[in-house]
Amino acid sequence: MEEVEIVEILAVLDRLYPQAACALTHRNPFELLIATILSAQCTDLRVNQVTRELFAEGADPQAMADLGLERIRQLIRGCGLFNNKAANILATCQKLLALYGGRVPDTREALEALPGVGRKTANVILSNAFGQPAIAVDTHVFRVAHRLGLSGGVNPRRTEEDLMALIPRERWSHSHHLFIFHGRNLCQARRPQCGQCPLQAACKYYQGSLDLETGNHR
DNA sequence: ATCCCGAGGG
DNA sequence: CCCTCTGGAT
Repeated sequence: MEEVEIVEILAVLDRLYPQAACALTHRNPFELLIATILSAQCTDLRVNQVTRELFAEGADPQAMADLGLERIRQLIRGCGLFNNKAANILATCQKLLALYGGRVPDTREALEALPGVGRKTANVILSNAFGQPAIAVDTHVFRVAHRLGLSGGVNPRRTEEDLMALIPRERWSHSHHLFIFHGRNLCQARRPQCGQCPLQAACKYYQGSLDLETGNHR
């Protein structure tokens, strides 16, 4: 089996998930920040809906902070983990106002110091809103990259480095979304749909699941 | 049962 | 490293 080039893999995913190209459009840093905080344990469809409703009442950090904890909690109730997220969103808005004039900072240090913002969310903002060198690795990106043999699968931090070394920089923020969609639609954790996956020829996981005796898959 | 774009705390 | 936090969808 000859090695499949990363650009070829990305091209296949591009064709498979054209929606990923739209995932980056028309979002200011603040909206992207809040939507990303909301995204944990919650479908993107719901995140988009909840974000719309939240921003209808509080479109900037000041207006959102003015809503107060209870109102924010109500508005984002459709998302999972809303109790934590509501407190984090309020505290983050207050911190943006107190320290950064209501603007989203563009350094990793400042971003990760915001309540509810960890490395993954900071990477999304950095690469997606500010065009800075970062690849956000969540559970989907981690798993898909590991299965495709693009990363050793040691830890997310290592996967960031491996992917940045492999993928042309102009595609970093976009490939993040491609892996997300793939991880959700076909390359799921427990029941990957390998039979429908167009990346079989490139996939170490698929090839590893081949029983060499029989040629069948386990 | 398992999944959904994590983070913070012990 | 482990645990918890949410509830709806499939």
